[in-house]
Amino acid sequence: MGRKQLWDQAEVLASAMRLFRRRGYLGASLRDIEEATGLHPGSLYRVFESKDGLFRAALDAYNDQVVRGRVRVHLLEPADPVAGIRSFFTSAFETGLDPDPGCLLTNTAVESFTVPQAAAGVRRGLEAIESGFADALTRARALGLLSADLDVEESAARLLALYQGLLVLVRAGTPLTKLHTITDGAMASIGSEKEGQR
Amino acid sequence: MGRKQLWDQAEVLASAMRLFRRRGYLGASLRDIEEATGLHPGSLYRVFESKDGLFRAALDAYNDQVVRGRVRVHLLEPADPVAGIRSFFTSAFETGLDPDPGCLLTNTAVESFTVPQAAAGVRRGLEAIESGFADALTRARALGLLSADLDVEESAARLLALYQGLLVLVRAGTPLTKLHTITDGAMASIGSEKEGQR
DNA sequence: TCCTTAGTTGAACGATCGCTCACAAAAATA
DNA sequence: TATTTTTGTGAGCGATCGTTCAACTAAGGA
Repeated sequence: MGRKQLWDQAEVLASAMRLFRRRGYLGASLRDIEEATGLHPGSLYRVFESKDGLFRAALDAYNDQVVRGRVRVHLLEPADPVAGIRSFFTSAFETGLDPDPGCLLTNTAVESFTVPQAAAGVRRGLEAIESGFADALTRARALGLLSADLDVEESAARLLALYQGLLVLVRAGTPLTKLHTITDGAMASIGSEKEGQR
Repeated sequence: MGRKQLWDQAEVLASAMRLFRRRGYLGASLRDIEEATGLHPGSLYRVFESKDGLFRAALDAYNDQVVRGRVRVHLLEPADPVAGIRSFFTSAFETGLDPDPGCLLTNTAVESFTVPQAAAGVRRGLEAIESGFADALTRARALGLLSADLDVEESAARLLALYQGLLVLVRAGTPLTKLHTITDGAMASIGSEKEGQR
């Protein structure tokens, strides 16, 4: 009974993700959101209750789709986990002519003092990345690609920090060559020989 | 001739730094700034012209005093550059009961799409840190504390990324033990044996 | 002492913020 | 068809935003 919802919630959340990633929570006004999603405030508020509710929904969707998707494709599934870790890094900054690089998770972590309701979602996303690293490292070790006495837990934590740092540098406009240098160093630091992998 | 300025510019900039570090540029309203600095808008605008002008002045002061000060104390001056690198990291998160941890540089880098005037200052600060790492690494290599074939440029870039990543994780509320784990891993990754250094 | 100059004060401006709600439009039910 | 229920629309609300400025205060020079 009643009228059908004319818009797709996943599409709207995808638009909101992009907007929030570019401008941050405080930097994205409701007028911006209306323009990005094509919705009027009434519809937005009926479903998401508030700007904050929309943001939390967008962050959850980002975790479920973007973050976990990238973790799966680069860290869990590849037959060569070492190459997967590398591509997890490079795909974060080799975004072509993307006008708003960076990661909603990283940006929100930094903004989370002004948007405390988002802290839990941030933590969940970071954990997903870290355990993805741990999985890839464990598999790489089992395959003999990395040293048998590699400390997986420590290395996963360090790769997470390095990944977040890369996303900060991306936002600061660091040139691609330097980001590649950092990636190469990161791979070497877990004991990958990376000959001819580029 | 005329009246004397009743307030100290350095003190006001220090208050502004703290406020901007905690809340970000967009999250700090002029009413907040008035309360934090004790100044009325007329005085603020006479000297700094705009909120943006105050922010740029605060970021410059942060670079000149906080960032370069930390670089000097931990990276340039210590007789043991390896221990200095370690303390540069740990002092970033062992801030006691500081209610607003993190780094204005990191936070501004992330926010720099909504505050583009700050991008230049961010870049300058990041460069100061990176060249500080390079200096410490070069000295450590010369002292025989690190391997002679350590790639200083690459390691400095990677330490910068790791440092920025740590400051993201600090903001996300990561427990101290994990931050220490990451620091230990970072030291090991440049070839430090770090026996009994805590 | 009076005038000029520099600095302080805080009320108030227009713009924009997040948000509400009365109304219209479409689908399901009677 | 008439009624009920859900969804869409957008004007406009009070609050707060960054900013301005006229009145006021203190210091130096004549």
